[in-house]
Amino acid sequence: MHSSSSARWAILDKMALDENIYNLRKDKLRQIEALGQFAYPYKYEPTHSIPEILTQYGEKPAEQLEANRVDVRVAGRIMAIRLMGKAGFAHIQQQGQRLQIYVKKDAVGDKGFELYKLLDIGDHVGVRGYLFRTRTGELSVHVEELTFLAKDLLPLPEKWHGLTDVELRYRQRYVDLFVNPEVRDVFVKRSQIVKAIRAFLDARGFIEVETPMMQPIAGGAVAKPFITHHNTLDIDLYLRIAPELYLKRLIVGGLERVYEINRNFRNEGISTRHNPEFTMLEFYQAYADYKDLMDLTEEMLSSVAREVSGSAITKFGEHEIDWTKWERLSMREAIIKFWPEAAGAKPEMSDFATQQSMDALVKRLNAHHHPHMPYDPQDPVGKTIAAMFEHLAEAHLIQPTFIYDFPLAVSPLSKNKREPEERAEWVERFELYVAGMEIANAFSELNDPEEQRRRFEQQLVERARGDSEAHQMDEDYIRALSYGMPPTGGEGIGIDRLTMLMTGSESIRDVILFPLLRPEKQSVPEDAESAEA
RNA sequence: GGGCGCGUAGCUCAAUUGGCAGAGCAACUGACUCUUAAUCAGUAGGUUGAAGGUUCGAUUCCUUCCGCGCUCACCA
Repeated sequence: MHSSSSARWAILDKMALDENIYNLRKDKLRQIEALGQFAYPYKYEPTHSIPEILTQYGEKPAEQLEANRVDVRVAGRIMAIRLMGKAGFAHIQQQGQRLQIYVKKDAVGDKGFELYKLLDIGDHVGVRGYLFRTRTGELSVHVEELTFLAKDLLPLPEKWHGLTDVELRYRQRYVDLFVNPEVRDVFVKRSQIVKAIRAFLDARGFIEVETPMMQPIAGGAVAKPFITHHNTLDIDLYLRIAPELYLKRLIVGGLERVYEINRNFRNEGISTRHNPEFTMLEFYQAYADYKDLMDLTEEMLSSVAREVSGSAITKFGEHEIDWTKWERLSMREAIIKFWPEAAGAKPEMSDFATQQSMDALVKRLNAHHHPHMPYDPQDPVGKTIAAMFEHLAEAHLIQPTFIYDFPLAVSPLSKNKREPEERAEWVERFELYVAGMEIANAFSELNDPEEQRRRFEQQLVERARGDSEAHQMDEDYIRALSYGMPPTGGEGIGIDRLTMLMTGSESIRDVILFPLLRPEKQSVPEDAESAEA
């Protein structure tokens, strides 16, 4: 325990570090070297992985293994170890799966057994030997040669309860991943989901592209951006809140089917459903409208669910989500459907038409229904309708449900409805809700550059009114539209939330490997600090 | 940001009305050549998140702060 090492401990101080254990294990490592092993060897050549051994020999009866001896070399991390005098058992783990090894002094020799006695839970080893079944029938490796591969200098979580401290799990995901197999499973599944989506879109002629993460104007969504700075150009840039406007520029450029799966950054709250950086799929298809996208979405998500879960039904909390049963409701229909009885007669479609009728509707609702929906009479009618929908309906939308036809006031990038009587106030847009969560947002893309300019100008008015999230003017985007964009449908799907639904994870932090946390305090003792200052 | 809850050994948790801070696992020493939560014997491990207050006495009660979780708001 030299004082010079104290800085090294500082950051690990609170995080399950026992300096004594660390030093004891370093000493064991020296003893292992003294036995002729490398402390940090360069490679090991296994003949099988543990999962391979389990699938190939997991069912083989003991007699067969005896009759045709199977020699293997296999490596893994020790997850359990039992020593009994001159023999012992251990379980080694690879890819979340465990295999038992049997180490007998007679079989591995004095030095081999000395090494075995110096091993700790968490160490990496390679073993050469043959497969057999123990008296209880467990497939095991009868070890003839033990090779040390790497030492775990830090103690692992207690073996019954494992790593349960939620903060530690997120901070030390590297431990979480090998200690909790179900955590590993979630991230393997996440990878399969993304892979399945790519395969689905690739098969339909989409090409995958990458567009700027750092943008001079944070557009394509309504959200607060992160700001960063480029030194040489001496300009502020925004981390993108959406790739939308760039992807549509590509549609103008003739890349008729494009998609991007990548990170968005929004400088907003953190919750079980929100991480400041999150992954979105956005895809755009020329010559398609929003109805086409609903069909495509149904097809895509039901096939992804089937591929990844082996079933179109996934469990999420209390709910069973059936990815083959889709509902479609207009936003106004949803408000009517979930209108609370206490608030009197259900609204008529005409109630959504004017400022006065909406005002009356909100007052009737808030007079009888708690909690009150937030309401600013100065807001455009459309904004109030959208707020009412979220207030009344969102939480009820458990099975996959498309909510379509949004107010123009909350949709600066969507195309007006084609029906003449609704053109002025409504747009062709839908959102997909599952388990009360919004997981997709799509529309027939507005491709009239002059209408787009008017929409941006309206957003600037909202901005002046104090809505800091209202969309900024993007002249280059209008210029791009002015070159002519074909009719196009575009959609964004939240990959993190989709993964939550398909893996039964009720927090977004359980599907993001390293969710944003407050930085760890570096707890250096105060007197040590002042002594060195 | 608001509300609720939690913080005790490396880990998971106890501690009676406010009365000597404990257990299991992990660690260390010893025994044990088919164990699997191995077993048996022994040893060590603590500024009870921090500071202050009440009290003869605080892990326990009060205040403030710090950290974390849940939840509401904002949002996808």
